[in-house]
Amino acid sequence: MENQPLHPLSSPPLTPDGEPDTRDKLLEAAGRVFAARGFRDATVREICTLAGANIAAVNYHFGDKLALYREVIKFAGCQAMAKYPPGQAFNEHLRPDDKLTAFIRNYLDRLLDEGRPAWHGMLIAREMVDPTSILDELVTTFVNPQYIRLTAIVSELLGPSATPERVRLCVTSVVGQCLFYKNCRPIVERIMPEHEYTPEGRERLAAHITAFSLAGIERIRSLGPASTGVEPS
Amino acid sequence: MENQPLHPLSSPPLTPDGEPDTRDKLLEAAGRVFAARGFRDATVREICTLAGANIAAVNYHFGDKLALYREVIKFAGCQAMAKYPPGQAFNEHLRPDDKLTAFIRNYLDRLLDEGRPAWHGMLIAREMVDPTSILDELVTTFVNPQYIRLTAIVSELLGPSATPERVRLCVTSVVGQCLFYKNCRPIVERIMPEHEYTPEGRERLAAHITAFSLAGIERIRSLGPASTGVEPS
Amino acid sequence: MENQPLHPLSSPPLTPDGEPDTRDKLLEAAGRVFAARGFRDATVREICTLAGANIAAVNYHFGDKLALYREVIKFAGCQAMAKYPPGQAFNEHLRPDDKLTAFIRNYLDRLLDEGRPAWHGMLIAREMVDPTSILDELVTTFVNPQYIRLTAIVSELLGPSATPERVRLCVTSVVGQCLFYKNCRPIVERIMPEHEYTPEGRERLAAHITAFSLAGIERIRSLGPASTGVEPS
Amino acid sequence: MENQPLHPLSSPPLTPDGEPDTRDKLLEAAGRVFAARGFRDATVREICTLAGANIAAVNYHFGDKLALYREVIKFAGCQAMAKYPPGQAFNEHLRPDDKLTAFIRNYLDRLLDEGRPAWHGMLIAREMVDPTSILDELVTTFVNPQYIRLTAIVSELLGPSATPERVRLCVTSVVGQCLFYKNCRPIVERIMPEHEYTPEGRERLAAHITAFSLAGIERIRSLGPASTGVEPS
DNA sequence: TATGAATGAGCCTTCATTCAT
DNA sequence: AATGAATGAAGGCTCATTCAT
Repeated sequence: MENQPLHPLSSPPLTPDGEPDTRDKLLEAAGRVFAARGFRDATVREICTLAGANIAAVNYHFGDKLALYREVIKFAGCQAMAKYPPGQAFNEHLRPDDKLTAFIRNYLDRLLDEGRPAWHGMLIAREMVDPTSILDELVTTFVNPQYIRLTAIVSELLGPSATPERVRLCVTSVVGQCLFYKNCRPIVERIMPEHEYTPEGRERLAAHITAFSLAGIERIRSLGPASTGVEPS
Repeated sequence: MENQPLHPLSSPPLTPDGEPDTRDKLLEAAGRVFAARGFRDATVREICTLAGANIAAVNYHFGDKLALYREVIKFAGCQAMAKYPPGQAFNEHLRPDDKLTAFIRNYLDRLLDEGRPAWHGMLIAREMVDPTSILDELVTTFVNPQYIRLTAIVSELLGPSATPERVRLCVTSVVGQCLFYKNCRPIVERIMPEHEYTPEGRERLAAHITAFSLAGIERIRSLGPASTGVEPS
Repeated sequence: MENQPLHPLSSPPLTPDGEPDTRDKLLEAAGRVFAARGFRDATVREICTLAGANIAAVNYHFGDKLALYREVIKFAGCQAMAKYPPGQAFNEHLRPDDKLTAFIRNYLDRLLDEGRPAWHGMLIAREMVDPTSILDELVTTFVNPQYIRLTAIVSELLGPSATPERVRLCVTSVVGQCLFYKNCRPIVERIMPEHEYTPEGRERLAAHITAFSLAGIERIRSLGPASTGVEPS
Repeated sequence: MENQPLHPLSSPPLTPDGEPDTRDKLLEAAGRVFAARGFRDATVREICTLAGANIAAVNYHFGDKLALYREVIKFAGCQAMAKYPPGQAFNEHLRPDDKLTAFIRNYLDRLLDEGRPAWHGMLIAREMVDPTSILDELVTTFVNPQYIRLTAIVSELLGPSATPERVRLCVTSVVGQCLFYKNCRPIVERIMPEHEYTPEGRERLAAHITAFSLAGIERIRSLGPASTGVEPS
C-alpha cells in the first residue's frame, strides 16, 4: 500500500545488437511493477518511465494494460521454468522417494528464488487473491503439469489401493507445506524471524518437508482400503 | 477484476435500540466490499451505498479509507474468533495428539467458514500479498496466540530433545497444509473440482491433516538429536 | 473544424436565490459547446470551464458526457417549444389555408431563431449527419407531433381522395423548403448573401413558402385519383 | 457514434498498369471512412488499414489528415459529376418546364445515388454542419454552376418581370424539396418508413417535385409585379 | 519510396476527500 | 451529527504525427 519508487537495478536482457528492445524493456519493467504493486495499483506511467519509454508505448506494443499483464505473466513463467528446469524431478528411473525428494527440491527452488523469476510466484499469488481471466490459462500452462507429476509420484508411494481422494489429500499436504513459505512470507518474517530465506535455508527446508511428507504418506498408506480415506484411529 | 454488485443479503447486527448504528452498518458493508474487491478496488462510494449511508460517512466516522480498513479487520477478526472459539484446542488436559486434533479442527473451521467471519481470512490473505502497516497489529492479536499454542502442542509431541528449528518446521508443516485450501482456493477449484468446500469435506480434511501430521512429527522426533534437524543422506 | 474559444456571453437562467445552479450552468454551457463543436469535438473540459465548474462536475451531475448530451438536447428542445409555442398552428377552427400559414410561420420562427433555442436545431442537424441512439427519442418527442399536425393540414387541403403517398410527398415538400434555410445556411450565405436571416426576412420567407406550397398542393389535388400520385402531364 | 468496421467491398479503380496506386487506394478508403464517420471520428489508422497501406502513408502522400480530406472531397465530387452528367438538364433547346424536369431528375439522381458518388453528398452535408475552409472551394466548383443553371430555368419560367428575390425564393423552394430526402434521411426513415430510397421511388419523387414546383412557380408568377414578392394579406 | 516504431498531447472518467450547511 | 455538492489529482487510453531507416 505504501508506495516507494522502483529503481532500475538489474539491466534488462540485451539483444545481440547491444541495445535491449523497447518491448523487452517494457516486459522487464512491467514484471517488476506488477509484482510490487499488483495489477490495479501498477500504473502504465510508472512502467513506461521505468522502461525509459513513452506513455503510449504500452498501448502500441501490447494493446492495453491487461494484455501487457498477460504477456508479463507468460514471460515470467517461462523464465522461472528456464532457470529451474524440472531436471531429476521428472526422471522416471529414480526410486519413488527420490522422485519426491527431487520434486520438492525443484519446486521450492523455483518458488523461493529471489531473482527475476520471483515475479512469477508473486503474480500467481496475486491471482489467487484477485483471480483474473488469465488464471485459467496460468493453471493450464504452469500448474497442471506439476500437479500431474506430483500426483504420479504420490500414487506410486501410496500404492495401487489408494483412493483418488487420498492421493489428492496427500498431494495438497506436500504442496501446502511448500507454498506456505511463499504465500505467507510476511507472516513468517514477523513471527519466526530466525527462518532463513537463503539457499541453505531452502535446502534444510526441502529436507524437512521431504522427511515429514514421506512419513505422512506412509501412514496414510498403512490405513488400508477405505471409502473415505479417513478412519477413526 | 470483474466486478459484480454486492447485494444486501444478511441483515446487519441490530443494536438493542432496534436500529443498527450507521457506524456498524459501515463496518458491515466495508467488510464485504473489502473482502470481495481488495483495499484498492473497493470504493468508498460502494461501501456507503451498501450501508445506506452518505458518501461522506466514511470520512466522518473513520477519518479516511485506510482507517476504516483497519477497523474492519479488527472487527472481522473478533467476529471470527467469536464464532469459532478455541474450545478444546486450548484444553491442557487432553492427550497431546488429541490437542493437535482439536487445534486443526478449530483452525480449519475458522479458516474455511463461508459466512461473515470469512472476511477475516480473506483480508489477511490480502495483507499477505500487499502488507499494510496494520499487518503487525494483526499478527500480534490474532496470529501469535495461535502460533504459540501450536508450538506448545508440537513441542510436546516432539519431546524435550527437539531443537527449536525442528519445532518450527513441524509447526509450519501443519499450518501450511491447512492454509493451502484457504489461500489457493481458486486453483483448488480449477485443478481438483471434486474437492468439497463443505462442513463434511472440512471434517475429512481435518482427519487427513491430523493423521498425516502426526506421522510426520513422529518421524522428525525419531531422527534423534541433531543441530539442524537435517542429516546428510 | 477551426476552434475558437466560446465566451460567456449570455447569463444563464438565475435561480430565485440569485445564483444559478451548477447543474443549470453546465446545461447552458454544454448547449453552446455541443452546438458549436458537435458531440465528439466538444470536450468536457471546455464545458466545465465555460460553466465555471470543476472538471468532474459533468460526471457528478450527469454521469458521463453522453448523458449530459441527452439532457442538453431535451433541455434545448423544451426551450425552443417554450419560446415559440404552436399557437394558431394547432387551432382547429381556422380555414385550412390559414392553418398552413400559421404552421409554416411557427415552424420557421422556431427553426431560424438566433437565440438559445437555436441549439436545438443545431443539435438535431448534427444528429442527422451522425445519428445517435437518442435520435429516436428526439423524433418521438419533437418531430412526430409536428409531422402529424402538418399531415392533417395537408390532408384537408388535398381532399379525401388523396392517396397517403401524395399527402406524404406534399408534407415533405413543405418541410423541405423550410429546412433548407436551416440546414444549408452556410451555402445560402455564400451563394445568395443577399438573403436576410432577420425577423423580416423570415416573414417574407414564410409568405413565399405558403403561397408556393398552396399552389403546389392544389395542383397535386387537381391531378385526381391515381395509384401512384404521379401522372404524365 | 456506434462504429462498425468497414469492409473492403468494391475494388478500387485500377490504373492501366494493373495495380491501383497507393495514393488512389488511400483516396478510395478515405472517402468511405470520412463519409461513414465524419472528419473527426475517422481515424488515419482505419483509413490506412482499409487501404492496405502503412500508418504513415497518409502523412507521406498528403501531408496530413486535413489535406487528405480536401483531396477526397474533390475526388468524390468529380466522380459524382462523372456518373450523373448534367445531360438534358443543360440543354438549351428544351421547353422551360422540360428543362426543370430534367434538372430535378438529374439533381435527385446525383443526390440519392447509393454508390461511391454518395460520399460527395455525405461530405457536403457534413460541411454544412461543420463548415471547413474548403467549403468555399466546394461551393465554387460544384454548387455554383448548378445554382446558376437552376436560376436561369426558374427565371425563364417566372418571366421577365420577376424580381431577383422571387427567383431566388423559388430556386430554394425547388432545391429544398430535393435536399430534404438527402439531409434528413435518418428522420425520413423513422417517421415515414414507407418511403422507398430506390430508383423507382426516386422517379416518382422527381415527378412530384416537378409538378409541385411548376405550380408554385406559376402562382408566384401570377402575383404580378411587386417590390418584395410578398403582399400584405 | 515507403515503413513501422515511437511520441506527446489531450480526452473521458474515477475516486477519495473536503466544505458549507 | 450528518449531508450532498463539489473538488482536483491521477489513470488508462486514443490518435495524428514524426523520424530513422
